[in-house]
Amino acid sequence: MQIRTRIAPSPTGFFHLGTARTALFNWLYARQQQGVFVLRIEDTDKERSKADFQSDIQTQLEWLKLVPDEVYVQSQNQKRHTALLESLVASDRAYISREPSKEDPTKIVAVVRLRNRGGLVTFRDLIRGEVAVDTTDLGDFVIARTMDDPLFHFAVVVDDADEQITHVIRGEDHVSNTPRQILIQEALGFERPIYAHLPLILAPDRTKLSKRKHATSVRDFRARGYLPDAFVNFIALLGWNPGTEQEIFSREELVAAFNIEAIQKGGAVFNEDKLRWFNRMYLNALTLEEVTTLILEQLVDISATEGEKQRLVRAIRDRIVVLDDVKHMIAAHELQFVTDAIVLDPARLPGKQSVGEARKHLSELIPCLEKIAFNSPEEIKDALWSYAENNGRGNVLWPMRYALTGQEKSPDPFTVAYVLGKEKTLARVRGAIGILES
RNA sequence: GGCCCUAUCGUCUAAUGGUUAGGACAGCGCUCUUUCAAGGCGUAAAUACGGGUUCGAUUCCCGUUAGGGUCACCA
Repeated sequence: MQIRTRIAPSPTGFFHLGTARTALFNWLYARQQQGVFVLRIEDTDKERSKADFQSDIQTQLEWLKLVPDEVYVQSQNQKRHTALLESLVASDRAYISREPSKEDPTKIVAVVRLRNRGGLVTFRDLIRGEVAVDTTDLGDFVIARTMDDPLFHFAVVVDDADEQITHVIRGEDHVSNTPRQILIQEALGFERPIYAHLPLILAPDRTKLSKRKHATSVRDFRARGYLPDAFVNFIALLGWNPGTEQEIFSREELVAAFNIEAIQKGGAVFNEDKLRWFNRMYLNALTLEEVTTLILEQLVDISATEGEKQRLVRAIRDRIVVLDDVKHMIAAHELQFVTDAIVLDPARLPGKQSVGEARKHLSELIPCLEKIAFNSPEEIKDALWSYAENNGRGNVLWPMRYALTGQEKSPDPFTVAYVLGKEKTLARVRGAIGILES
């Protein structure tokens, strides 16, 4: 039999980190078992459901490359829900109860309650083993507000059955919900799916991740410049591990190594430092062409020629962890050497040597620089290196780097010269010599 | 509060009766670079507590403590 997994988010907020991980595990399991991964939008809460949120679910799933094989929208199953509600009432497994409304006790409403004989319900969980819960306290719980307005538990059970879901892999917060869903299944005569309840993702203080205090929506991580593969790799290892020391996994490797029964039982703290590390690893693995495209997108606001921007990638690529760091570098003026007229502090320019020595070194660099084409930082380094070696690297390189950038901190002088190009580099070196002469 | 679940370095985790308790991130140190990063090398850091069972417990059992989940006419 083909296995079928699903995620069932409600479109009441932006696609959540926790849902992303649930989606990943469902997707991994489906891919591994040659099964089908289903997305069902649970939009039965008409008040809170919004179209924007619904499209965000699909947008982010695509971004993460966890594209569902089939998509359903719960509200479209309303007739089916009503029909089954009616059959339950007809067979007296459920009944209509006229009682004061919970929200407005002055109003009498007709809710549908399931006849619950109580007792112990046991189910096997792929992650937790046998779970037993006494359902007596639940009483005859409500399964629908009205005959055509079913509640979450009822809709879930019906849709899972209709969509032939074989494995319900979801968050731990549903463990306590499972017995009542089983009760509904039994009343309906449906087959019971296999359950697996994932541990929750926690905030650093070990409490539930809250929207107020933490970034929880996938779109936020995306906006901050995380790479989807890095994000997926990181969340895969939040609560699961391969049993080996491997941490970097391609999608295929993840599918192959994934073992649902090896999933952790306790909640896992979301550690952004580790996510950043993963992102760095994935950034390093990109080709120059790929990383250039991504970095160029971050550079739209700075005033530099296309050529300068292209070359600037060389100075940025190894200095960032997430793409958004480029914006921070801009804000911290770390890239201003490309654009603005730089300001040199004459006292800083020579470094640890005398003004005369610094001026001499800078002058000696000019003929070396004039001879070359500035095709790469390496070419520039080759042209200058022996002179720098012979005269003290720092004595030569510090004035050069400072002359080109006017900054205490910057990329290495060869990369900076490459970014600036031959003309600007020579102009700035000459300018610095002029300052030292005056 | 009732019920359910969980408990190894700060964090993610490996090791299910015998290990110097391993790895990764973060930290710290050194190195490379006369800048800042990145890189390389190294280092510190854990079995929540108390009882059992056992020749021997991180590992099995019980209790305590702590944390989480859930107890809707939300999903």
